[in-house]
Amino acid sequence: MNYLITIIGPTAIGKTSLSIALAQHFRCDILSCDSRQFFREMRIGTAVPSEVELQSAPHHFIQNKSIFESYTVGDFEQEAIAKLDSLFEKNNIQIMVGGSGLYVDAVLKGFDDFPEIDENVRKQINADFEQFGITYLQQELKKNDPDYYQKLSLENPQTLQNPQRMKRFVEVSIGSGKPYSSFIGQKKNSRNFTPIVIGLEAEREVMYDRINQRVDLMLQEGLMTEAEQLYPHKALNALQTVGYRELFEYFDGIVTLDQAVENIKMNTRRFAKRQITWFKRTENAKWFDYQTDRTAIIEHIESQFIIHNS
RNA sequence: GGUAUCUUAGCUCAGUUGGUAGAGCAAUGGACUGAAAAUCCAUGUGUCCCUGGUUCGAUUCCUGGAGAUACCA
Repeated sequence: MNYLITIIGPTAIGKTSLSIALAQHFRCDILSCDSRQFFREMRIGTAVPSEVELQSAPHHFIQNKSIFESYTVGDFEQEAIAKLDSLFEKNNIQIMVGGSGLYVDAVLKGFDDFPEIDENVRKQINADFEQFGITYLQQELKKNDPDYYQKLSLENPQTLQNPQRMKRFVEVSIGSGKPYSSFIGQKKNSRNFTPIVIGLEAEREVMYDRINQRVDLMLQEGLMTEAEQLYPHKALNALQTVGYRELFEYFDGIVTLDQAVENIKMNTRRFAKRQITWFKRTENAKWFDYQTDRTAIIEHIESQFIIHNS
């Protein structure tokens, strides 16, 4: 039986140090599941583990991509599963840490297969959206995937207002010639491991203190310089990221530096809140206070091994 | 010390010709299957500074007090 110890929780709560402690204890590797730490150009603003931390345990999917590559959750799912397969050959216990809920789900649950969509389809949809607005997307979905449109308007009408989600539905439906919803629930995902999910949590106030401190630390470490170097590429998808966008606004002269820093803290808080909302739904997660002694967490993990082995 | 103005949501402020109040931001809750650190949706009870008075009724008018700001000494 293979086990994937999965550590989840909001940003700045201490996932990295817990993952390293566990990796040392179980003598295994760490698979990062963080949609921004992939990018080697973004080191300070994404709080990648330090040199010392990286040397304390083998890490994967950290700084292994460039912001100039296009990289999606689907790509990550495939690469992560392939990596896990080879890691499990050495050790049946492995660790995944991450703050990106969608990416965690991709590994634990898997996504359905969608066909490749021609880039021009997306471009055209974007252009039409710019011109005609959200109603264009709603009409296209209604036309190309009436079932899904109906389902959304009954169960999830807010999604009909969400351009990014709607563009995806429309892009798949038009690009493949089949409704988006026809691809949902097709694949029977099987994983060759049992997840043991550990969540880290803290009081809101404590969390926000830690976030503020981390942002100040990033600035001390040279976030400004890093953002300055990336500024010419600010339109890239990877740079639609808390900590960079706000500084780009400062470089553009839209806000003062103080305002930009406050905005980073505020947007990080909001990000953390969204992470909590997502992770609340994670199945079979065991939640611990961020200060919980590691031995207690290790005990819990080992008790899970026993349950699943009997 | 004197005079004037101000004190309402976490913050900045509006408002009630006397019938216990509402904007922006913040905050909170939620959605989310290839842009996800993205994107989107929803949510406004607060001793209207305190005290006494007038009134059927005061956050609103009047007395006294406290605090803030400005000016004059």
